[in-house]
Amino acid sequence: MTVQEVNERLRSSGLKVTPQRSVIYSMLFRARNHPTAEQVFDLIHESHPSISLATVYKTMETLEKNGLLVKVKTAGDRTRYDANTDHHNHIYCTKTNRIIDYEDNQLKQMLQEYFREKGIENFKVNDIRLQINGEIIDARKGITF
Amino acid sequence: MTVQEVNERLRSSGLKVTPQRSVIYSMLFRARNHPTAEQVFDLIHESHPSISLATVYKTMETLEKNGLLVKVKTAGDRTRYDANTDHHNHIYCTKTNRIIDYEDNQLKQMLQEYFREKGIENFKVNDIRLQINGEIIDARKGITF
DNA sequence: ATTGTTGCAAAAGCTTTGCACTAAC
DNA sequence: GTTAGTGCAAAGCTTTTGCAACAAT
Repeated sequence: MTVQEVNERLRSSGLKVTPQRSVIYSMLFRARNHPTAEQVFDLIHESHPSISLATVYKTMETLEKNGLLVKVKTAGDRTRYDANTDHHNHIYCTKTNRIIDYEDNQLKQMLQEYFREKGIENFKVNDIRLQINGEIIDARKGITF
Repeated sequence: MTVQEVNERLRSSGLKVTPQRSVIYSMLFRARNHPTAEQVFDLIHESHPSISLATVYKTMETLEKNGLLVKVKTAGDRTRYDANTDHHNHIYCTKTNRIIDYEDNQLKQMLQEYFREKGIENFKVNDIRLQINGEIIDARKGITF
């Protein structure tokens, strides 16, 4: 994701393009680990010491309201943000506290099919997301699918 | 869930049985809507005005540590608690903010089977939970399965 | 020029903690 | 009697807000 693309996304959401927003939004694409507002602040602070924590909070809030970010919560955790707003699931490692995105079209289709057939009375299903809890076996290795 | 059963559960977790714990834990079974600590406080305050908010927080924490409650989080929300610690999924109504438990053994088996076959490299899956987002169609009616 | 955004500091809101008192075992 | 739990008030953290200065359109 280039800076141009980031700015284009901001613009097409009707938001003014400020350096702060570019930096913060770009960082959220680079950081794959669903950071909190404070983590984003720390990550950008060295290269952009004038950007305040309040601005990070406000920016994340604005981006979320405009559908450019998704809030993520896991029990006992602070608010974390995900720049991947497409339908996807989360793998949560209870040992390392990491959240890893997990996309699986076969699974998605299977679930859509299941709920289309079965349905839930008096309820319109918009979106189904899985939280897969477990443990990374070898922390030195990554997770591959 | 009777008071006797509630107390028995506390006892078998090695916890002392106090009136505060009985009241709070019982209320969490009666309130089917995954309340916050403050909501529990409000619910019991009329009948038990001497129980403090701090005690409610401490008690919920203790119950959670002993596996009698599960913390629930949904984006943008406060910590909510669920006295149903069995494997189950949550239906989240974006219109009314309600969380409804959803148990479905057929679905559970289908997912277990799916991940047993497919697996995730370098990851041990312990538990899979769905969050089903959508809208209650007629708020006057309940949700039935 | 107008409108929206930033940074600061202060406030708000939720949750935790220290400690003396009390109750359960 | 011993150990653990409660209530209060205070503190701690995360997040939000008011407002004046500033920047983007």
